[in-house]
Parts: sequence; structure tokens; C-alpha cells
Amino acid sequence: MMQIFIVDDHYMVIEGIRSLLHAESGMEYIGHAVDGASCMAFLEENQPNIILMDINLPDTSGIDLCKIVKKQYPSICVLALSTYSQLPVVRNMLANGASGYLLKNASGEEILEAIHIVKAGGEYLCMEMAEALKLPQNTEPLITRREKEVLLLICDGFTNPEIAEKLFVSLPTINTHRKSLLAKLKAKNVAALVKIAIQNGIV
Amino acid sequence: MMQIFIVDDHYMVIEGIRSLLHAESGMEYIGHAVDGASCMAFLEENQPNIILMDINLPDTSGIDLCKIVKKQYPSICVLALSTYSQLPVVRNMLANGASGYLLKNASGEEILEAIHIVKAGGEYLCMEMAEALKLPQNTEPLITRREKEVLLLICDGFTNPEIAEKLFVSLPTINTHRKSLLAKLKAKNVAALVKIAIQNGIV
DNA sequence: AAATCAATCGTCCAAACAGATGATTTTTAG
DNA sequence: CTAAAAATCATCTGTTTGGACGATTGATTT
Repeated sequence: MMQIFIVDDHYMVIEGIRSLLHAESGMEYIGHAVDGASCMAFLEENQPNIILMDINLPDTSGIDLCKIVKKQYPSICVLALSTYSQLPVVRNMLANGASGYLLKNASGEEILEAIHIVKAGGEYLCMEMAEALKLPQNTEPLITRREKEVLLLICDGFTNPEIAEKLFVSLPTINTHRKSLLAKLKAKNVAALVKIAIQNGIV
Repeated sequence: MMQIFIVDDHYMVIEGIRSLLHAESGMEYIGHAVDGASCMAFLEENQPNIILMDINLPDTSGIDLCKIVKKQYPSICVLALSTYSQLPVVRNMLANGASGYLLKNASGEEILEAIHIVKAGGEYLCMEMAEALKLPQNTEPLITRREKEVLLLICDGFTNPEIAEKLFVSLPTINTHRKSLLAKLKAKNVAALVKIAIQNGIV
């Protein structure tokens, strides 16, 4: 019997998967969580074979949650579930130990198939993502943690001096980060930077 | 017996609602469509009492679809369903005849309640949206045509001098527009301006 | 006809940004 | 442990912003 746990903050999605699993023999729905914290709490008591994990959670991202889960419970397989089809997100999930990636418009059959493959130790990627991952590896445009922090503050309208004060570093430092951001995201100025950041889901 | 039709491109959401309705007496799930076209095709043969309609569809937007449906079948109640909580979207849906707006993280009870209210001729808005709609009827802070033009160019990363050249006006003029925009949208600088513009659907 | 608003242009000036370059110290990862 | 990457700080310079004024023209509305 395969035990399955769901982490998603959408009631309807949970209910949909639950109903799907219910009709399937050999798969047991053992609960769900609506955020990262309650997920970790649940895992202290129960370890499912598979977690179906949404990327967008209220308190954290599925990407981070996946990393933590895999670190503490390496035997649990994480199958990512998301509406977003952004490559960097997929890459991050896989890098953090996810065994597969499903888009939320997946059919029932696809979900079941994915669960089976993942359970057997395999990796399942939905068509779109599998195709996309094959394409030219634009691996570089990674922004660092600190840069992301700065980016968020820039998007919120803080000026360099303000950000420097907030992060307890000097102005030249923030300036350097800002310039790296402009270069990495190929933005000409803050306006373009913010637009790119928002449209790429960084913010 | 209340007949309910679902328009959503996410299998899991459809399945979730279906399972919810199944357990409820007096509500009958009579089918679903994954896009606007198949929705309209279905309606030629069957007219449900209520349509649960997603905003993001592959071929059209729920906003447009709602308008068309209400025009051809005024008696059908449309209950909008979305992950997005942008006010302009909500306003548009309601303006196009939707009887309510639910966020996708709604609980089962909330969904059923909404359906009942809508069926009875009422209007149901989820908490967040109801609150948001109450706030200061920002009808005034309308930006003018010219300002919008400038705003778009700013968002695309053009500098003042560049915009001035593009629009065949002087730099001070663009400066004035930019300052009006900052004031009207209550932005502290371009970064905040771009963020607000994008998040409010202006861009 | 008067009032309002949009769009245009102007000046002055301080603050913030962005480009170029270089260097040191932590952190992370191989 | 060691090499690479990230984070830090610095200086210098020209450009762009954004704040605070004021003002004219034309269109729309009342």
C-alpha cells in the first residue's frame, strides 16, 4: 500500500486528488497540509511514501520545503505540483530532490502514472517540462540569495541608501548588488529590472 | 435540483468540485469544459443553473467568457473562480454579470454557501475581495492617455530623454508626466511605480 | 463664456543611479 | 583543503531622477 500525503493550499485541488486516489487501489491518501509548517508537523508523526507538493504555499515555497523534507526524510519521494511552468522553478525543485514535476492541468491518468513511476524510484516530468529542459541550457542567469533580497527591496521602492541601512551594509555594497542584478537580468535600469523580476516570478 | 457546470482547465479542480457536489443533495454536476469554446458548445445543448468559471482559460479569459455567456443566456448564474485576487479583475467580472467571486483556496463549505446564495439570486464575494471592494472607491486616480503612454515606456526601461524623443516632446514634459504618475499611483520612485502598474494590470 | 483639465514647456538643484575598476573577506562546494 | 563564488567595501564620474516652483495652450464640459 502506497501512502500519499498532499501539501497544497487549495481545497479543491486536495479534494480532487483525494477523490482520484480513492478510486485507485493500492494508493492511500493519509492526509494533507495547507502550508510548510503543518506539513513538517505531520511528518514528525507519519512518513508517507510520496508527497504531492504544491510550489506556491502561504508560508514558504515548495522549493524550500522540498529541500528540508528530503534532508530529514530522504526516503520520501516528492512530486511537485504547480500551475507555473517556469524552467528555473523546475530545475530548483529537481535540484532539491524532487522526483517529478506535474502541471496542475494534468489528467487523472497522468497523475497516477507519475505516482507509480516515482514510487518505483523513477523520475516523472510532464511533457512540457521535459521538452523545455532539453532546450539550450540557459543555466547561468542565477541570482544569489543576497541579490534576491536586494531585488525584493528595490521592487518595494526602497532606494539604495535605505536598503543599505536595512541590511546593515554599506551603500557601495548595495550598489554592487544592484549592478549585478541589472547585468544578470539584462535590465537597462530599475524600471526594466522590476518588470523582469515580476514577470519572471522572482517577486 | 440545481444543475452545475464547471469551466476550468485544471483537472484536479474539476475533480475536487465534482466530488464536493456529489456529496451534496440538491446539486447536480452536469459536466465541465476546459476552455471557452467547448463551454459555449456545451451551452448550446444544455443550460445549467450555475457555471463555476475559472478566470484563466487556455483560449480566452473568464472575463470575456462571462460576458458572452450572460448575453446569450442571461438566466445562467456565473460564479467566478480564481487564484488571482486583483481588484480590477474582480470588478470586471462583476461588471460582466458574474454573481460572485471565489478564490481557489476556498473551503468546501464556502463553495457550497456561495452556490446557494448565487442560486437564490444573491451575490457572493469571498472575504478578501469583499473587504477590498469596500475600500476607498478609487474612481478618480485615473491616469490620462498620455500618462499611460509614458508609463508603458517607463516600464519597458526607457529613460526620460529616450521617451521624450520617442514621443516628440521635450524632456520637461516627460518629467511632468512622470511626476504625475508617481503622485497619482502613490509611488516613491520608478521601481515602485512599475510594480504598482504591473500589479494593477495597467501594464 | 467660464471653468476645468490635459498636455506642453521651462528653471533650479540635490539626491540617486549606473558605469568602470579594483580589492578584501567570507562562504560554499568540489 | 583549496578553488570558486558570494558578499563585502571603495573611489571616481557622468547621467538620470525627482522635488519645488511656475506658466501657456488647447480641448472638453458645464
